[in-house]
Amino acid sequence: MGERPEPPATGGGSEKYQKILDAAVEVIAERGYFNSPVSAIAKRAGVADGTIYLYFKSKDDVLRTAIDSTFAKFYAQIEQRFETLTDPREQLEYIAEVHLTSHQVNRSMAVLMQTEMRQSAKFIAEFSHHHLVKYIQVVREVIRRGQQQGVFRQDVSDGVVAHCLFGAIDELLSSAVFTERVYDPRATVRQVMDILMNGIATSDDAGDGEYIPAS
Amino acid sequence: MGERPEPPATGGGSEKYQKILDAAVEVIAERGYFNSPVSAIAKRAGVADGTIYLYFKSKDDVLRTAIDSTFAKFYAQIEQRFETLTDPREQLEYIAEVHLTSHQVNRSMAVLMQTEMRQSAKFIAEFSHHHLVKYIQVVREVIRRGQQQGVFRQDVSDGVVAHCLFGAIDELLSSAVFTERVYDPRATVRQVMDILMNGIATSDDAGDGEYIPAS
Amino acid sequence: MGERPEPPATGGGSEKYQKILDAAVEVIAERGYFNSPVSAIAKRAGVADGTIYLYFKSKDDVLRTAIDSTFAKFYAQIEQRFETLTDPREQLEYIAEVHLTSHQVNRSMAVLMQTEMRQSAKFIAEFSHHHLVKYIQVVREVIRRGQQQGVFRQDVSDGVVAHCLFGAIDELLSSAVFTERVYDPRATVRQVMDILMNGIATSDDAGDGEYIPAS
Amino acid sequence: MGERPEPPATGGGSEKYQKILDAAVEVIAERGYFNSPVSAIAKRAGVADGTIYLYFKSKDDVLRTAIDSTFAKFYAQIEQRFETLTDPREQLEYIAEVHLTSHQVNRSMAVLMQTEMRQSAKFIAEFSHHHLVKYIQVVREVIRRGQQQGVFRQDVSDGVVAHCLFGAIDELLSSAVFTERVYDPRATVRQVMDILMNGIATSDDAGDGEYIPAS
DNA sequence: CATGAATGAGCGTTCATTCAT
DNA sequence: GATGAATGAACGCTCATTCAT
Repeated sequence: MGERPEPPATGGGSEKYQKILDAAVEVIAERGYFNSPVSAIAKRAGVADGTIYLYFKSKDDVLRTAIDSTFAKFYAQIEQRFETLTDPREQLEYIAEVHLTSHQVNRSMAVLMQTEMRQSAKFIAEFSHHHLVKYIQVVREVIRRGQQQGVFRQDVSDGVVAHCLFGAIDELLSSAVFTERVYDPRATVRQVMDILMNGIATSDDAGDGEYIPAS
Repeated sequence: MGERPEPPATGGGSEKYQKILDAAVEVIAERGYFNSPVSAIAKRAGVADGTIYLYFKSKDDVLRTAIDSTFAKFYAQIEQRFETLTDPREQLEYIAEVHLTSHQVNRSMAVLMQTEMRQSAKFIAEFSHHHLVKYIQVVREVIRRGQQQGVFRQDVSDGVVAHCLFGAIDELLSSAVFTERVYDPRATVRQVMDILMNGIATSDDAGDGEYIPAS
Repeated sequence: MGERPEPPATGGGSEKYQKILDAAVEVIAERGYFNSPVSAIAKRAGVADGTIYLYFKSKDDVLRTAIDSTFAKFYAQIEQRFETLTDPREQLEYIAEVHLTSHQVNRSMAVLMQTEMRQSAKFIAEFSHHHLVKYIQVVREVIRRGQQQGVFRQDVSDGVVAHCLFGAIDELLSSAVFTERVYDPRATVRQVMDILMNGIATSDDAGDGEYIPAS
Repeated sequence: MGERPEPPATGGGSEKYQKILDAAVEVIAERGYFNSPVSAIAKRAGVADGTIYLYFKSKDDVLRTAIDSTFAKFYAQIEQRFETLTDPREQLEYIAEVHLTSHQVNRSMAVLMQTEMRQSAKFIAEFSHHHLVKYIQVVREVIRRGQQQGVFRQDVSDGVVAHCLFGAIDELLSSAVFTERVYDPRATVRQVMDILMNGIATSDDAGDGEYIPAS
């Protein structure tokens, strides 16, 4: 008791395990974690309520596992691509694109990320936070490398930039997910990168006219 | 039936009404809406369970009211300041500052905004969404005015910029709220504005070297 | 504590006392005792919730008092009429008429008699029963007198006859109260009395053909 | 949502389903519907509170089901007997007997019929009324057939007669149920039928002396 | 006398979890 | 392994009653 039940692993990746995860993501995305009885998840997955407890420790565990595995895939994808894609600007763009495109792969999962992952301060502190921290760290490293290579300004904090990029993309994703509006993620990423790289100030008044925020 | 109970309003702005709201925000920020029994809110507020229903229609109503009034105050503050602050860049900066500083006024409320307001797709669709939409609209108008005045580039979408600014600030707020790290919000806003205005690309390679995202 | 609060009796029959009783009867008739909050009764009566407890010991006490007083009036009316109306058949008819006409005097009270007075076996045993018993006793006495006078058959139980008459009238009242159908109570009483007096069997086959229920 | 839960029906007529129904009837008969917490019914049935909701949609549903099934059995019994019992007088007698004897089969159910079925005008209008209407209809048809056959007088309303019979029997049942007195239902029915058929007026004064109710 | 804000016990119902089959 | 009937703690909410004003 207390241990994650070792997925029965019926020599084949255990299809039920995955069915339950998928069903949980779908149902929770639709109705919210606390309005999704385990029985509803079981029904969607086509298994008995009790079966879920053969594969997961608790209802909570299902949600955590779903989120964990999504992040794992995300980082694996990034990592692999970075083996051949080394330009910092292109790396940022790649991350942004994967992030923003994610809901086209699995809209339910995207919804879930925008909602249930933020369940409560406690949940975030104990669980979600480290996923986001890792995201930020990855971006920061890219930024820092860009700064070292001289392609990014060195007078801005890599942390602030990382948060800005993540926040911007995540907000656009959120907007896309909760709105009817369909738009082109590729083009959007390009715009975001343009803004991030070049800013929105007109360079007409360049030289002395640069905007300098009030102190 | 179905109406908000007329707060008993014992002449004086009803101290209990506010006590309950504050307690609810605190408790919900700590434990999440669904893990916060009405009894816990009542206890924190120093009233009996039933008393909450003299002032609010339901548990849900308490949360909604808290969020509504926070947004109302936010917009009122912006609106008032805009009467004398008309420069688009300064307006953006002001919004960012108020947004980012909000947790110093009421950290619990900031936590709640980062969590409960995004709880469940349904809740967002029915309730939270219009608050965020209004925020974006306000920012978009500022951007558009800046574009007309020629201080902002006209080849970027005002919507995308608005989402980027909101997302960036909100993410920084989120990070501040869920981290021990204390930092200077003023300085952070200045950095964000700098990035938004000028971008992070080094201008050394200006002329031809501008970053152009892959098509 | 435990004593019926002596109605304040502001030297005038205390209008509020009566207002509360009337309001209670109305509200309870509409929604049922257990679905009628004291607050609803108070509102209808135009008094504060707490005021009810100045005149009555409890919510229950209001209902009991209303029923008690209705029965008291009923018996007083009967008793008075009997001073001059002495023919047993006419006495029965008078009782039936008052009973059946009661809902035209106060429909709410009639509804309440048909519903709340039967609340539960416990309520009936402890409270309602003796009212009904008295009704039956009054009728039985009339029957017995009629038997002594030779106008009623002596080979039928006065108790059974009394219950039959009460039951028949009460059921007709119930039907009248819960149905749209409007009908003439006077004519109905006449029919019931005709049936009770003469039966419904045709006398054609009189002599030997009388219906004799199977043993 | 809103549907009666499919009783788990563990092959065998579902003993728990019946246990719950019986317990509910017992408890509600003793204390009244609104004074019978679901927990009390569950306890009496020997199941957990939640189990009741595996078999019934709500507390209300338990009561309705109990009443419905009692009426269904009643009508089925009548219908079957009428296949071979065709004499109108005997049919009336049969109905009366089944009705009056019902409490010997299940006293609690009889109590419940005398109390809860008449609880609150709203409940009656929406639910109970049609059961009683059907009863009256059945009796009316018998009366009408008797009138056609010439065994019942044709100058009395079949509706009034039906209500009288039902009311009389029901009141006798009520009296039997709420009184210690034990009596012979068979004999009582015979008396009621005698009264209904022949009336209680003495025929001595037949010819001119017939009671004619005042106009 | 009258008020009505406040109380808190008690209710109907849900649902995560267990376990006999 | 898989089932799903059963559990019972926990929750949101109501309302009879009290009492300070």
